[in-house]
Amino acid sequence: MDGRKRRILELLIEDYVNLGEPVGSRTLSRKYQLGVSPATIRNEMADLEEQGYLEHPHTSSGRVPSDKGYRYYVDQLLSRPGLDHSLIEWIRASYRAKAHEIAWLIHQTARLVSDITAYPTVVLAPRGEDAHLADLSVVILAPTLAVLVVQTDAGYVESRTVGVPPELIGSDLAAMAAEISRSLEGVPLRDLEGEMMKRLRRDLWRYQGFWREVIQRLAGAGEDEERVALSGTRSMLNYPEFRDVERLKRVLGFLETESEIDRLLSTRESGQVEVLIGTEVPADDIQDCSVVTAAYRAGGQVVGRLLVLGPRRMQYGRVMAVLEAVSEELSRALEWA
Amino acid sequence: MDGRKRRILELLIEDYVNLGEPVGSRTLSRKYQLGVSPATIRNEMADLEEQGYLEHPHTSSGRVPSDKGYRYYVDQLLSRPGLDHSLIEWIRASYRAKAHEIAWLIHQTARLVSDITAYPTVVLAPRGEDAHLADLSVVILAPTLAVLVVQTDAGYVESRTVGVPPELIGSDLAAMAAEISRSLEGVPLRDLEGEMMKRLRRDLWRYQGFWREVIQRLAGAGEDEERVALSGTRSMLNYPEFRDVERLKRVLGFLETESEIDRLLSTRESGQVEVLIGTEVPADDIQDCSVVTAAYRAGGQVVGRLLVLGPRRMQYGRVMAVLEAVSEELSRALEWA
DNA sequence: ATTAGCACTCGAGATACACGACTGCTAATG
DNA sequence: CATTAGCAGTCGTGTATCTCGAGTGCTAAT
Repeated sequence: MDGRKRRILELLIEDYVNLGEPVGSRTLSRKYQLGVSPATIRNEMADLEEQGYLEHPHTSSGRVPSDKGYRYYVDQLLSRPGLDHSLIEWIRASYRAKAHEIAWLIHQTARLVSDITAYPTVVLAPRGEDAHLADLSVVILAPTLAVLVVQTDAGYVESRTVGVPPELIGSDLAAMAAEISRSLEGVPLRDLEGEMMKRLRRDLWRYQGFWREVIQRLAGAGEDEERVALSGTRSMLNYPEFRDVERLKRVLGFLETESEIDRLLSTRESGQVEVLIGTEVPADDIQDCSVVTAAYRAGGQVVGRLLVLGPRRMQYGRVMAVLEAVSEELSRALEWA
Repeated sequence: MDGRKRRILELLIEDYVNLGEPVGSRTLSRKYQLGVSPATIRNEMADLEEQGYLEHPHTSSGRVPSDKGYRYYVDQLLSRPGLDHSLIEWIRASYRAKAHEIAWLIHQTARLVSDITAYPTVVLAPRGEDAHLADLSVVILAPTLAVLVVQTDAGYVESRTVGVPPELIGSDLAAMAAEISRSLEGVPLRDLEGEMMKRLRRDLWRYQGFWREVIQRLAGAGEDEERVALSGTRSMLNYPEFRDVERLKRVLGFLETESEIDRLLSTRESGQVEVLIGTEVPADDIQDCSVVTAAYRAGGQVVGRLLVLGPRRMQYGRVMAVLEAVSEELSRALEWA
């Protein structure tokens, strides 16, 4: 693979990514100053095809990059573009002073990334149960209504409103919460329910029904909690590869299925930005797409990932740069624990 | 409009709603026991067309209901089907013990309705600023981190995490919040910022910068708050009328544009379930669709609306019944203030 | 008032054809 | 020996034409 071949592959991929139509030798020589004739380019392209970097939709059309071609491009040729300064500022600003609950943070992140990249984006939230209890407080709003606030060491806060059952009205919920908070600090949310029964002082036992329910809900055990946020599906309609309604349905079905997303993302080990191209994607429904994923952290640990999906012909460099910046900011937003 | 015409119109609409293809006289007489020949039906259909209830896509095809035809059907012929008991139970269960924040309630409602009806659904949240402050509390989680909880008379609770600025660390935020809460009770959130400056005791003034920001965020003035929740857009792909990608884009664009939704919904005065068919819809982008909307209440007042969008050929009866049930449950869920 | 019969209309799908983009190959060139 | 010009060959796309069939509207008979 000499310099000229690399140059041709690079130009061809970039042209195809931008315009979406198979690229011929003539186009290439006309548009870019390569200093050689179309015939030479044809020869090079034939070589590149033989080596598996290019494909031929049919005899009389231009070439299209193969998965292998894209892979080579991403690994060897890609110049990671620096992001616009105003863009970075936008990303930062989106996280500034927005220490919402985790669910909103996830949501906003999905929206931010899909807005910037114009590709559909999924963000997978941390497993709440992996975090450890840091603090539990109660705010009593009315005799029958309270808000419970839990903080974890994973750097986020959840709150839930709860109705106060008749037998507890007027009792000192705040003190009980403080008591529970003290004695269960550091326990993983997952084990909270079990530990509570063991460690709790006797005099709280008669309220165990209430507290148990509270804790179940705080731990997000309620199956109503969504662990994935999806945004930007509409942008798919802009790409000719999704003109086919059946394909659209398949891909959308994948993106909306939490278990599929979970399976795909939770097997990625690396904390780096990763790219999966076409058949490299371990999910049948989207083998004709590419995905770029990145991890985000809380307390030094990888706690969740985000994913951008696009046609194989996607703007790898830009998406990678955006994901890198966003995952960093998101991690930082989760850091102030 | 005699009985037989009504019967024919009814059957034709129902057949068309179910199958989506123009209905001919032969089909009608074959499928349903009308006791007359296709020729008779043809004559009746010609009359119905002349009166504007039916349309003819082209000479040699069956008939299709016109907007006027659907309107007559909805107003005069529709038998509102009772909902399945299990379905009602599902709806109730969705709201039971889920006194989340308003944003989640909206979200869940959109999801619930789109799941049940298989049409895309939008829910418009109450204007936070119209509500009056009922209570403001603080939970201090760490020296630099607090959660503020606000309750309004409109029956819901919002909480926000805030970083505590250095100069306030260690001060009695809870007492200040209680003070603010006492003196500003009953003030509309919209005016909170202004009123705060007037009514606050002098010794809180030096922290006004902080509290002002807090109040701005609680009032939802932060433009990051989404007032609409959209769910179920994927179901559009199942209807042949949305096979056309351009049309899909147009409709989706409408549904995702908050200002459009706001304009459409906020002009509906009635608290009843309302149906708008085709050109009756006051929005150019979706004149070839129908919408069904309903209001929901909090504290006796209409505070928001929900909207189901579908092809003109939609299951009006069922959607109306679902919206009625859901809006009632949602109102009830907002009632525990 | 209803119905049978029939000529007519018009869209959908199939077939055929011309056009053009691009290739691969061969032979000429510096 | 790499490069290039020239040209025949391939194949998808767009256009025109045709057939088929569902469904109508009209007329005349019941």
